[in-house]
Amino acid sequence: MELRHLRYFVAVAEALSFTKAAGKLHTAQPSLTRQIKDLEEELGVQLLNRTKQQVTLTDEGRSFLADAKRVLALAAVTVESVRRLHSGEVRALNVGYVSNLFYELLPKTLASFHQSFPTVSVNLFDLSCGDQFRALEDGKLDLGFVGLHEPIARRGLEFRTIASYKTVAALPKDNPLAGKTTVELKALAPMFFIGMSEASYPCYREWLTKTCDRAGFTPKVLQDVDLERTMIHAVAAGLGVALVPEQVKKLEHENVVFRPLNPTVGTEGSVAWRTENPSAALKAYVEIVEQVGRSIR
Amino acid sequence: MELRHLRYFVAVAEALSFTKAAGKLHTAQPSLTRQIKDLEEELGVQLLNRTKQQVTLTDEGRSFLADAKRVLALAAVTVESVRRLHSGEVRALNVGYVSNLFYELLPKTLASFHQSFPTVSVNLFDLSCGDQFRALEDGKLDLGFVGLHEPIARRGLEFRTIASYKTVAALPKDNPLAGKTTVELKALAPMFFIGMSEASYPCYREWLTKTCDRAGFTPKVLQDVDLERTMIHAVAAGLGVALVPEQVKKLEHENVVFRPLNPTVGTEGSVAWRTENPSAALKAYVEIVEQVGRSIR
DNA sequence: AGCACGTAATACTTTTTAAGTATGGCCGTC
DNA sequence: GACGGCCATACTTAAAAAGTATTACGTGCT
Repeated sequence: MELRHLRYFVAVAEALSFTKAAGKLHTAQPSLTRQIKDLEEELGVQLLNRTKQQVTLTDEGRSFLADAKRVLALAAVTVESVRRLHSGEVRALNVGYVSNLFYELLPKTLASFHQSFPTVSVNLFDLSCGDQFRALEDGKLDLGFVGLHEPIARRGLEFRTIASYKTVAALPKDNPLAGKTTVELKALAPMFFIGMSEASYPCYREWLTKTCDRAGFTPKVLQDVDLERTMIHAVAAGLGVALVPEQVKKLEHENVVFRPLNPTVGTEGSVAWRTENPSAALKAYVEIVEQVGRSIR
Repeated sequence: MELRHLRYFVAVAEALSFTKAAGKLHTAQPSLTRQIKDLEEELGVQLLNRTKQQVTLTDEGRSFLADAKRVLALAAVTVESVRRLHSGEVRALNVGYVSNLFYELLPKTLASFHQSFPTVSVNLFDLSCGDQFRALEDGKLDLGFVGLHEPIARRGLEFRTIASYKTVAALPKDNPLAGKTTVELKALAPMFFIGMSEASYPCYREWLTKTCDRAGFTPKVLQDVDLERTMIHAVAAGLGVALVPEQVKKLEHENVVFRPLNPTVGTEGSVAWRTENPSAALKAYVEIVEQVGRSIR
């Protein structure tokens, strides 16, 4: 299957006529007949009902039409985007962040950056840690604000720790430990944990294991989830407990309580960027972030 | 540009070698050289740095690689999906709903449906009204729970009203009207409104205009937004006021208060499906929904 | 009923394009 | 300095898409 097949099919499906579509595509009608027959054969699915008089979409064709348009649109965006990137067009700074983290650091540094570089526009993307790493490696992101539980080496990426957060325990309201003001880490040993999936938060599991290890037990992880919010919901449902940076408290939930840990455990907030990224704006922004980070600490 | 170009480029970019990629693709190396040169020429962008010794990605190439993979993946999903649809594989019932609406109706009807059709699995999709209409027309959705402010005729879709909600005013906490228990619709005349975009909630603007018209004024709409949540945020920021179904109250916000209107204004909750949809499960589900809807009213 | 017209399919030819083959030049290594 | 690996080029072959002419089938009009 080639994009040509999709282009042809979309034209025919929208015109509901081979002849009209051929006119629009500036090609001959038999070519369309042939290409679309090829497409249907390759898919093993009939997309069009042809009577001698008119063409209609099958159910499959209707669904395929929507999908084909999406593929073509994505392909067009892809081409457009690489051309824009090449032409060096105003080259905005693309910054990713983990929502529910970096509440103060992000607006502060952005304001400061905007003062120094009023012409460089900043695009913000709300992404998970893992998505940010991938986007950085792909060059889709210039800088990522990631919540790192463990310093990890990632090929071609540079890191700078800019903040340190206390880790707190998220407990179901009816958990016996919810009554205390502080939770002994050891006391969590018999409970089930909710973890973060490796795809969305690399090394979370590793960090969790290591942290509990220091308290003298191995955590029993019941389930890995992709979002902090899902985590809180899982805790609320009584599935288990979770260790999260204190910022996550803002995701209030009536059935979840947050309690400081004893001993205290830290979580590092970092920025990451691709080592080879030549952008001057990036370099300047990183400096601002380091500076503001120091002033907060 | 054809998918072939993308396949070839991805292979070369991942192997960082024309020869190795040619091996993997079971084709000759000069073909790759030629096709990728064609691709670069069409894009007007150099994707690869070739020295005699090694191939590396340019910045543009790195970005294009990620995008190309996405296009290929989407194309693969598209093919897979139309094949599955054709093979009639267990044909689940795809149901869309507007989050923050239909809190009770959805679980009740699903439970009842599951009892009657234990073998038919139901896929739920959280979509805006507008997205649901499009998905229904594309055959991606069998049934949509849409919040209709105005009965609209939509080509090929059938509707059934199943619930009626009171409309309330969302006001910034510091708005003078926030102190009253009920808000006169007329009293909103001098204020700015936050509206819903036509793309996400068709006919919202029309309904708003008509509603205010009946109260004797024309609403000044400051901004259209895509999500209820954005709407609440805009209200919280003091940008204006909004008229929303009472269900939206659940999206609590510390700077927003909800007040009943005088005179009361209704909002209809409806289900919609494609008239020609032959699914027996759909037909049964619609009946259940109508029945449960009646019992609630 | 019969004829003109429009539509899609088929048969066949031409053109375009991709694949394949052979080879040359460059660079690093031994 | 000879060898091997790698990419580019030139050229040939094969495939496939486009184009042309025609047929077959309906519909609508007279």
